[in-house]
Amino acid sequence: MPKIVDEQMREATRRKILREAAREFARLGFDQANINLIAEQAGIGKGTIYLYFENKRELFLAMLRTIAQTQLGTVRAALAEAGTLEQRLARLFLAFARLAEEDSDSFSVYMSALYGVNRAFQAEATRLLRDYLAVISLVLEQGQANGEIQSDDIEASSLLVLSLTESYILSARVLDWPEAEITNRAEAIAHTIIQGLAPKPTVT
Amino acid sequence: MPKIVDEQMREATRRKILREAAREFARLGFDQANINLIAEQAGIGKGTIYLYFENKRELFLAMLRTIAQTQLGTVRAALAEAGTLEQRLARLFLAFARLAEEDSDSFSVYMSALYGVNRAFQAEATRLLRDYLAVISLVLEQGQANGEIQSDDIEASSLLVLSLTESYILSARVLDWPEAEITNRAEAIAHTIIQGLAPKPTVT
Amino acid sequence: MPKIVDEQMREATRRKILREAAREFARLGFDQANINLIAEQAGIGKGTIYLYFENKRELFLAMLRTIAQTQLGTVRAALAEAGTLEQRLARLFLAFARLAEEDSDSFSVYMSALYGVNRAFQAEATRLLRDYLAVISLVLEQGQANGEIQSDDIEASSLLVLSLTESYILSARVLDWPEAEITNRAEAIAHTIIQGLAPKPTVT
Amino acid sequence: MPKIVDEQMREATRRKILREAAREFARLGFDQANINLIAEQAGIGKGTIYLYFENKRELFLAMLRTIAQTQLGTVRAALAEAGTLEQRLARLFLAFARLAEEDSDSFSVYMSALYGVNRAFQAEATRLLRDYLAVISLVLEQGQANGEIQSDDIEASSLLVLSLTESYILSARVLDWPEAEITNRAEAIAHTIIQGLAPKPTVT
DNA sequence: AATGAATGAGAATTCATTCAT
DNA sequence: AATGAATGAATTCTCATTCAT
Repeated sequence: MPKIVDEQMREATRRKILREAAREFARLGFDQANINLIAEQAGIGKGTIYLYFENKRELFLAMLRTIAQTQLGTVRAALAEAGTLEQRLARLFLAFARLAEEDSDSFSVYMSALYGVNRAFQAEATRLLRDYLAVISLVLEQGQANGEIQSDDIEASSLLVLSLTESYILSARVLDWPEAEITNRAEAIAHTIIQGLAPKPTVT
Repeated sequence: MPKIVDEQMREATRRKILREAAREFARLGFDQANINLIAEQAGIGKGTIYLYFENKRELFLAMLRTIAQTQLGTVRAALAEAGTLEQRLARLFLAFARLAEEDSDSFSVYMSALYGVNRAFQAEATRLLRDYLAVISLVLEQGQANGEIQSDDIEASSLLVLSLTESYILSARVLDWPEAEITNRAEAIAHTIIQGLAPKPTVT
Repeated sequence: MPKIVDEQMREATRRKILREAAREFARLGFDQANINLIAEQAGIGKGTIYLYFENKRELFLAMLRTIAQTQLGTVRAALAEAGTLEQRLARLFLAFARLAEEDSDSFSVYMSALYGVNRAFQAEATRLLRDYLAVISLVLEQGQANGEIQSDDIEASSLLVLSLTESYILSARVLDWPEAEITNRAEAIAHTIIQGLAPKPTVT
Repeated sequence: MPKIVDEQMREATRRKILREAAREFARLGFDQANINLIAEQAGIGKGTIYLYFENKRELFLAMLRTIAQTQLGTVRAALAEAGTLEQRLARLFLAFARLAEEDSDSFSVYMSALYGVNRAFQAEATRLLRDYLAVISLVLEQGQANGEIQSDDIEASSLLVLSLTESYILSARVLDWPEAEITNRAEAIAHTIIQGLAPKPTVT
């Protein structure tokens, strides 16, 4: 069974490279990041990296894709649990806050790709954005079916939810607000959204 | 008084450099942008740029500061006009949308600085963020005084407003939504915010 | 006797490598040729090539030697048949023309080794040159014995014959002359040589 | 007049680079030659070379062109002087011998380009070959007009002359024949050619 | 003050070769 | 014997910055 062991080794190395790449790219950005250093920190020769990724650009894209998968999984899990719409939106907020905190390398590398100037990177990052919107749309639709909110444009509302959630956390971090301060706002933010999207009172 | 003429010339050249720098940095990002090209497009010699800015980094920072001043002026003007809080927030949204559209170079260079990995650039960009928050806070305080909203943490609410506004526009643009679609949402967004921050009904 | 079978296999593999090497070296030259590609096209593993040849350089030299043997065989055969000296020199010319056409990979790899800058390769290629000269010298000596030509320096005359023959074909090919045009000159060239080396008329 | 001085300086530097390039390329061939080393030996910074030549390949081609001009000039001069056809062909031979001896770097770099595998280089080198043929054709035509030779295909005869001359010298050098031995053959070779191309005796 | 020629640090990538399996 | 994953030396070219004019 050397095949399976080899395959596992290969996968482990690949993951190690991606992890170190995320760290390096988060620290310095795409252009300043040094492939040699990534290889070194991954404990492999600098030529070896090219056995796993065609070039620097492809490494970056592969890393973006990996990050996207992980983050989308986390967000999906957060929204999967039952509860009122407000509770679920609060969990969404907390999920993002946790991502930003615990996997801040990935988070910042993602944001810089999304809002940076490199079109190829932006396109890849936008894919995750769309996935987020799809997931949130589903939740909002359920909320609408339950009469919790009322929206004539679910996609626009989803973008409202996502923008607010993501950007709030991001900005708060940039402003150096303490982590607790951020997570404490989860319920208030969720409440604001629900209020904002509240169904119009029906006349009897 | 040739002194004044010289001074004016110098200022004109400086501005020209900054304008071309914004274009180039927006197009390629800090690292890929080429100083020689900026000089060429500004109609000056390669070496001359260093008589105006210490180095590439300082040029970028000076450009960020210039952009910040311009944008803050626009936003201030939008919020200065009278009207209900909802109207003013809608105008804020539209002001950002216009900035993103009409001065997209500056806008994108700013966003990539804010969400990018370079700490020095982020710090500079954060300054504008704080200025925005201060301006919005003022407006919200007035709204609170008028009973239009009710917030126990004006700064947090300001961040909510700013995050939502800025990120909504940014994301919509990344998603390639048509400009009209974006500006059309101004009132709905403003309305949502007002609803979300609505004062609790007082029991009589 | 599995020994013999093994030996045959080994020899077959060796020959396959040499054939693919000639193709690759002819296509790209020594430096640009890729050992991995040669191995791949020979249907063996990258490492295997080093069980047959010490390194890239030795592979190239071995290939040169193989080519030399083949080409010398062809030329010898062409000169072996009976006929007047003029007929034999015309056959020599045609033999070279055929080599250049039918085994152009080998021919071009050889010429670039001979006229290239790598001393080790040039030395190896020169060996074939000397062998050619020896063969031609023999033929000229016979021609002299028969009174067909008259030369006070057979070696120099051999070089004259070889230079003219080889270089004429090579240059004509570089100039993109059609193959037929080249072979058509065989007799004229042979005739010119014979005339040029004609014995001085003896006074009676 | 700093313009003229600058222009002279620039031209001098350019020539120095080309000279060192010829040396380096002759020593190691195109691929093994090191741009940094060429710059160093030319006494300039390694970036400077790129102010004069776009890249390594263009440097090589420029060098080939320079060599071609020089060599063609030498050959033209050799053939320009009056004399019998035989004398002129002997001078042609000697001119090539001198080029091969005194400017052996250029000579070998040229030969390896002509017979090497790089099509771009070969095309450039072939141009010189054609120029040589044109010059020799002119001379042969004059010889024919004078009744010194008789050829039904001047171009083919020119190639015969050139191939023999060039290749004889080249091969003799590869075979390590002493220089004197080579130059001594000039008249014999010229004589052989004239004999070989001798007009058919007319019957009276 | 303005210029642009010259510089050289720096980094991605290739590929011959090794060696554990 | 055969393999191919891993290695790292080696090299071209770019571009921010300097400085003599």
